[in-house]
Amino acid sequence: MAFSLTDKDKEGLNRALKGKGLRPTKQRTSVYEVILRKKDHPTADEVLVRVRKELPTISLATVYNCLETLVDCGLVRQVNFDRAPTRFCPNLTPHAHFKCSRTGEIFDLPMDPNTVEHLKTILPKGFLAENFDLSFVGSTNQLQ
Amino acid sequence: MAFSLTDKDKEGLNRALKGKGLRPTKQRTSVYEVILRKKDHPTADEVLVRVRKELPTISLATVYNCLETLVDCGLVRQVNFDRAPTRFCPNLTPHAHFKCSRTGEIFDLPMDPNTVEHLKTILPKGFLAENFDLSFVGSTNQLQ
DNA sequence: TTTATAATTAGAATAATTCTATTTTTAATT
DNA sequence: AATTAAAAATAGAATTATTCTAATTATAAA
Repeated sequence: MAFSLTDKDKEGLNRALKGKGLRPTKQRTSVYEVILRKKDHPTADEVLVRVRKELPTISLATVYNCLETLVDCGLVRQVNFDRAPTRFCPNLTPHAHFKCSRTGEIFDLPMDPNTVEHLKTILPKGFLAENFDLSFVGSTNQLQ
Repeated sequence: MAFSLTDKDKEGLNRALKGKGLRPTKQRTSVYEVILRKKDHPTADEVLVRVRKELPTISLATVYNCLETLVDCGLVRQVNFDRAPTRFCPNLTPHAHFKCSRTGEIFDLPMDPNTVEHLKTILPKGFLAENFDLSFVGSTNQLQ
């Protein structure tokens, strides 16, 4: 339980933090660990609950700070559906999100490079996209 | 100034409201008029300011209520970029949104049916999308 | 080991939105 | 036209996710 980041992930985190002149604290490491361990798009509140199993005194403000840091480092992505609480996602490959309106569950939908390219064709001349966000809401039968 | 809905738009609004058993009040009409008049994705606050030129005593709660009603009737769409205040858009044709990170301006990007179809190919078996949302953040040179 | 800086913390503040309770309006019916 | 029941509008309080503030603690460099 204590510490489940692989050496590779731990090194990736430390390198990313160092690259921004930031320190690898136990809070940041633990938040990153939680996000990587269970790939279910938790909210900041849910991250707090999980991290407290490891660091019982960590505060919600720190969880927000750590998540923001991880997002700034490009290690974690934010997922927003309308005005529901922001969720966090460690999947850095190109993908969309699908929210089941029945269960609330959020799924990652991989996107191949071809589809990503096709998307960019809707950008007019002079529009340069830094990032995009594609999300679906609907229902699903299939257990994933 | 007084009343700028075309007969067609007015009729569309009244029909949509009637279809849901709702009344065509002057507040609803005025909010719809404001949304249609200037196609710039205003927030609820901005709608309030504009509607008050016509109905000086309308409250923010009513603006929220009216906007929600219009969204439920399918006459207006919500636009969210991360956790910024929700914006409202009367463009019902398939399109994406582009937010200029320099100016904050939001542009509609039309999507042809072909692109929409292509998007749906990323849905796995058993996933039925009721709607989707595609948004870009980036920068633009071009004056639109 | 000192020291400067960065990070964490608790709790207050903020801001968009929703809720509640009351008043007003609407439209159907007498 | 007057009555009435339901719907809508209103003011302001409540909610909630998030950010801010000020104080404490931890880190890493010198």
